[in-house]
Amino acid sequence: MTKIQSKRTQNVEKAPEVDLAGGGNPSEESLCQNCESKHLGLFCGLSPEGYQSLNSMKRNQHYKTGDVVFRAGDHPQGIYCIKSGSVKIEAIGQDGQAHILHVVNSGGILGLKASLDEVPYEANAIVLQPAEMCIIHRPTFQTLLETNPSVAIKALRASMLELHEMEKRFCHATDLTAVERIAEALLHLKDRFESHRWSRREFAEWASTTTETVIRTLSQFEKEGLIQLDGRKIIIKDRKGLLEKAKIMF
Amino acid sequence: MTKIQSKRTQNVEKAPEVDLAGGGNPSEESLCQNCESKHLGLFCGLSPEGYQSLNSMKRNQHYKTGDVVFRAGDHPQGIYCIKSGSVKIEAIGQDGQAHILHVVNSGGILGLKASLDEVPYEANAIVLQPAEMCIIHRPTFQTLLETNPSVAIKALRASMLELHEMEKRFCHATDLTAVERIAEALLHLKDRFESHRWSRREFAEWASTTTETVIRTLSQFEKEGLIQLDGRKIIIKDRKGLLEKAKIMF
DNA sequence: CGTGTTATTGAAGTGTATCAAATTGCGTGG
DNA sequence: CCACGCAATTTGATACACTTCAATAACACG
Repeated sequence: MTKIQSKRTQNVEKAPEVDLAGGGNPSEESLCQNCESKHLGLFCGLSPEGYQSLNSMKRNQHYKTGDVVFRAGDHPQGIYCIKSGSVKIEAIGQDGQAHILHVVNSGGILGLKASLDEVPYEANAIVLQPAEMCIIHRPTFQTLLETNPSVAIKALRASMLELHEMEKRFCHATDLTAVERIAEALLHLKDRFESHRWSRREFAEWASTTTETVIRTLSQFEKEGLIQLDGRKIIIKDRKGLLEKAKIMF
Repeated sequence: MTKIQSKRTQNVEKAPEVDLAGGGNPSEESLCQNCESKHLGLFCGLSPEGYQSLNSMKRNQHYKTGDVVFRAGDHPQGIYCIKSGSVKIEAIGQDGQAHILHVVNSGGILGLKASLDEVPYEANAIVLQPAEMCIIHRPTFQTLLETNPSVAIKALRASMLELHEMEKRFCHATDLTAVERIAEALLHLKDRFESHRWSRREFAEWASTTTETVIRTLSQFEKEGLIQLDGRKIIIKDRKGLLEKAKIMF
């Protein structure tokens, strides 16, 4: 049973708006050294030459909610450096079941593994919040890595952090009940990515459960006074109570 | 309910045999440039100075099956570079449930995240097969990373590979049935780490299920002619059949 | 305003965990 | 070397959390 993509969310093939192509004379605000999320990412503290090669080889693009940055199977263009907005990385199992693996925002990087190994992307990247991001092509990034140990080290630390997060979620997938995972999802996703209106389905795809179970659990949480449901909106009323539900020790 | 460590397996506090302490004049075969697993690890193609500092600052140690290299919560000494043998990394949930996160052997590295971030180890490292490994202290490794981009890049690639493995297992934990995960575990663990006699419990800890389910599934597999059970030993008879069971596409 | 998508509720089925108790296998000490 | 004892394995019975399927209601967007 293959997943049928809805018409509504399918604003795929329309190429996102391109700011400027490589080689030109970039406008002041699109320079990497002036990037608003520079301090968050891999490229803070780069040498002037580093920034120069970065600027000359990147492409600045705008995406809106629902846009597909890349799909599993696509050949990697390079890495995507997120200036603003947020993007979800989702894997689709052979039964069509989707899993949200990560949510990345300002300062984050997409497509690192695929670019390093020159293998196709292994998951889909979908825009949650309108985003501006730069594409840095593989060879440029390769050079940058080889000449700036700090970039490689920052990438390493980021990737080890993601690994650890994944290990935790892997354990939770069997140690915790669905109710506990949903409480955790609620806190985690609404905390870190507040601007996005998460759907029941997305909560399910994050918490490794079904939409129905999320719905039933949410209404149970409401009865217990932990949250308040206003149509599709979810308001957290009792953060501490949810933390206990999620079995997250303080 | 805390996990009770058995007496039999508890050869913990006995400090493993130390080959030589730092600063001395290492014997020829303990030099990193002569290490039998050098080509597998992070340190191939290091400069002569790199090897020199590596040699002067490392400690060579022998471990036997069941030895605890480190425990979750321990303060990191540095990274462990595995010359021979194999080690499992296991996380223990608050309910005492153990999960085997990784199995690492020759050329692999342990304790990278803890050393980089100077935070306590987050999991236990237990020796499966008699191992020889070198401890490289944090400052030495830090310097090595900062001066040898190739080391950082190799570490990055290794960590991205582990991340991807973890993502797959995370998805499988909910997409696949216990039977499918056990078939996968059987193939994966017996293929890659054949020298170790895996227990039913270890299969369970890898496949995110219980010992009882592993046992029942194994005897089912035997009835189907996929494996043969000889006491505690498991012999794979029909690899292809197991692959199909594991839903691993070829 | 209609159409497709999300959310909601209900009923039914089942894969696996859990608990308990017996048996086998194996390392260690006497 | 053998017997003892602990741990690993095995088998059975029971329970239930969660998925699955189905059908309706509410919403949002063009």
